[in-house]
Amino acid sequence: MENAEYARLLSETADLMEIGAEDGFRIRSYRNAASAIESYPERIEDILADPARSVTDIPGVGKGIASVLEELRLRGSFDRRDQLLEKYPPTALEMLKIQGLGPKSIALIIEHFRVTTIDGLERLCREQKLRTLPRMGARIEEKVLRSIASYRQRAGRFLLSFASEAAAELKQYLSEGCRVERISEAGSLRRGKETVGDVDILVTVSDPGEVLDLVTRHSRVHEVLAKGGNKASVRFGLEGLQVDVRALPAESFGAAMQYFTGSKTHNVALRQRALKMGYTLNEYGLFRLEGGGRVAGEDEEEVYRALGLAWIPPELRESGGEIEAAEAGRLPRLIELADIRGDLHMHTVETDGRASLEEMAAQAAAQGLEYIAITDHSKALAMANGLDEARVVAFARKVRELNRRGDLPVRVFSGLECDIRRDGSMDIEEDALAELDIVVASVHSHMNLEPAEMTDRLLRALESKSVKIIGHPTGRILLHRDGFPFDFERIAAEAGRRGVALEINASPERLDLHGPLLRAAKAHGVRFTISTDAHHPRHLANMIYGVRTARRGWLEPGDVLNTLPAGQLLSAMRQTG
DNA sequence: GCCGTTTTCGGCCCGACTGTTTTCAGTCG
Ligand SMILES: Nc1nc2c(ncn2[C@H]2C[C@H](O)[C@@H](COP(=O)(O)OP(=O)(O)OP(=O)(O)O)O2)c(=O)[nH]1
Ligand SMILES: [Mg+2]
Ligand SMILES: [Mg+2]
Ligand SMILES: [Zn+2]
Repeated sequence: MENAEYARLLSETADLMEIGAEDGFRIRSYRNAASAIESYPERIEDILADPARSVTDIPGVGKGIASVLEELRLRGSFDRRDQLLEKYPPTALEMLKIQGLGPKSIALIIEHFRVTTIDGLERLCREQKLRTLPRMGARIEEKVLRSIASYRQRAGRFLLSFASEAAAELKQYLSEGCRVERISEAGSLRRGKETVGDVDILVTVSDPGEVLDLVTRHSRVHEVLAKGGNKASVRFGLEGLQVDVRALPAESFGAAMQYFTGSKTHNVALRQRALKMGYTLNEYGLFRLEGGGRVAGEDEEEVYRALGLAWIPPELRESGGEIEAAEAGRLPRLIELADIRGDLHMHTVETDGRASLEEMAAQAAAQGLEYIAITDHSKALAMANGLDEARVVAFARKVRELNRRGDLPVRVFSGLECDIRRDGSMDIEEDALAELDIVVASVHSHMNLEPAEMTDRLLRALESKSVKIIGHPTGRILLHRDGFPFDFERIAAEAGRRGVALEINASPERLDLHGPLLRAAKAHGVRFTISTDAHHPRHLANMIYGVRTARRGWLEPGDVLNTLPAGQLLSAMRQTG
């Protein structure tokens, strides 16, 4: 069982516990443990199997959850979950996804009507039976029917890139349509999370009504979920993206940004800290508990400072030790887009790219890059017309010639994205690889191996002398498939030892490696590259998403090889000789 | 169920919107 599965079972059990009206703090503990496990870089299964290790070393996992995990490993479920499932069938969990319907209502519905499915719920509303329950009326029946309709449209999470574009469009619309003082994206979008559940936008205005009216009147807003004097929630665009707009007075901008950026657990931790220091923190400001005097609020940095903390970059606000680091003055100096000097993974018309080497080079120069590596596919990707040995050698020669002539606008490194075969060997002979400046080795096939087999495969790939970088190391495709399971710590340790870089693939549907794995790998001394894997010149602009992801992994410029000048790059990589 | 410059027991963030209520519970951010 993979960590995502352990996390799902804990989190679903928390949902069932909530329907069962169990203690809210215990439920929170289950949720916290679930999210800790979901982002934990090591396989829970491996830790459980090792008598020298304990899962209680994971923050948020104590004795209770540890025994739950052990039971899960042995039989795939645990007592408390089984008991809850006797009372509430698994379909009850689906009912929770209907917006506006929470655990209390669902418990009532199940108790009174024995209805446990969305279809059954829909019938109750149509037959006007919901209103017979306490505190339920006709309006709620209508609202639930609307929620069921949008649930069936399947708006789940969205790629960061998609949401960023929607947010930019909305910010412009609001700025042009009324007098906003300040406007900023917030929530998971500001934290640079790879996928976001909605778009959160904060505005400071003197007249909130004006901006909230404007949002709900946007031509692409087709449903208003809620609207009051301070905030509005709408569904936007064909995809049904939810947009939350929060309006506040200018003197609260900093506290509001802090609140609305989250994450939720970061907020809770910060607010607890405030209480211990004799303050209370909300989106309006930081106030003294005694007397209620305001201590901070206009500026976000000021809020953190008043709590004895350095300002914490949004990407770090995930309850991963950032508050302790801010207190100790040990926050990293995070990498920025301006630190990036080159892009080391891209394709051309030689394989499945859409532009020539020259066109890619021209666009790279236009973006201010000093160098690129062209890394087309190898022959295993026959559909993409991958390069064989002869073409690899010819390509290396061509690039040497192009650079010698010096009429390219950036330095071009000869490269290859070489397939890692099922047994871990390279798809191209070592002699040919040695002709190239940079070899990115990637898995594109046989991704359903057993974890141990996949680990051995990657270990063998690391042995190949010409391999400088492992491309998109986990193989995940956001919103479609999880990465393939393997012993990441072991691979990271070996990559660190051999000086093989691990890639942060900046393609918006990959963002692989990502935050938690980056931190774990950095602890093993691994260095990284951030590359776009561009198949078209416009994809080179995706670099920013890779940088945001690197920041979520606490990376500094020195951790990332393509912050180096062209002349220092190759010597900083694994030495073949 | 977790956790600890105040604690190994006793706390655990705080506010907006909705619908139904005659003073607030439920849900969501
Ligand atoms: N203090 C506090 N703040 C919260 C709570 N729930 C949400 N927030 C804040 C922090 C969140 O980042 C912010 C936006 O809420 P969202 O539900 O949109 O979450 P977020 O954007 O973090 O993740 P998402 O990708 O949208 O699922 O509001 C809460 O229970 N307490
Ligand atoms: Mg959000
Ligand atoms: Mg939101
Ligand atoms: Zn690839």
